[in-house]
Amino acid sequence: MTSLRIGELAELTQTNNETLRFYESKGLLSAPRRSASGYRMYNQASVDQVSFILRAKRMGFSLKEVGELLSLNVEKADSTCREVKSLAEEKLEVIQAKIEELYRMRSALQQVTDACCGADVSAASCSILHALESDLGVELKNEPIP
Amino acid sequence: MTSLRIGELAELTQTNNETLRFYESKGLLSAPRRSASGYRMYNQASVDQVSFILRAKRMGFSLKEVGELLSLNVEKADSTCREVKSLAEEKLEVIQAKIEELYRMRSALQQVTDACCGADVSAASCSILHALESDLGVELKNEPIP
DNA sequence: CTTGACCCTAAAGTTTACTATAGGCTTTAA
DNA sequence: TTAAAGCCTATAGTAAACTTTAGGGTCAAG
Repeated sequence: MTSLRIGELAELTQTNNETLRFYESKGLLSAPRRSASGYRMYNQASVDQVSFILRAKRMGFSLKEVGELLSLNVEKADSTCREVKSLAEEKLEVIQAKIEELYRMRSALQQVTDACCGADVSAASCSILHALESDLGVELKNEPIP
Repeated sequence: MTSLRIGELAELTQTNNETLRFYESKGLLSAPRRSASGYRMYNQASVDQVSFILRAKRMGFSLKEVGELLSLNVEKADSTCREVKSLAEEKLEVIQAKIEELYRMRSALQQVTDACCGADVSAASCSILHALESDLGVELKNEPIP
């Protein structure tokens, strides 16, 4: 049972038929073989490819960027290892930068929730809000601007 | 010189006038005071607020989510510490999940670029491409979070 | 006092990433 | 054999997040 119809692939990957056809139309998902009656017949590689697309998307890569990641594959005949590696490393740097920025956000937010009483009282003097003022650089005072 | 016109704020924050007015219209950026002639006059707090919006956006938060983060601020008079803390913790979980998924992507990509020769030869048999073709998806799924 | 760089609003247009609709074949189970 | 469920293409519609356009005021320099 190496063959999946579109609905089965959609369920496996938690998307839907329309999105899969859309990805195919955008060149992100390679066109699978067709059954005699024209049905798309997918395989394990398709599952992996869709998983990759969805994961990259959750990471904040646009479909265009996902396409670039995938193009490492498609254009291999015309590319050198050096070019491929350099593109991969470029994406690695983007990922690294995202991680670091998320770290900064996390530790600021964490510090702040740790300090919050969390009680069922007015937040007017909540430590989270005080901390956001200073640590996160968010304007918090509801004063009219001078 | 605590006052900035829209163009100056745009340059400082690396956006543009239209985007700033758009954020204001969406309630993300508080409406600043106006000059006698109707010009928007911003201050340092505006700079911080725009920076926060852009940072959160780079992290993959939608403008709606950014609005929720900012609402920790605006509605403090109406909220309890419990509510504020719970919203902050919810956002922390989202951030944590993003970090973990980025980790998985990074180590898969890293592993693969490490194995690539990077030489100036055809990529037809490049280890990166082989990895993408066959088992990158599986590796990513099964990898423990560092 | 006019010219050019800025600013204003309102509204329409664009891009990205889907999502839905219409109309029509295919497969499977009763 | 027929009815539901699933698939097909093509095209239109939607939501988010801007971006552009149109038509007009403002202000400092020359």
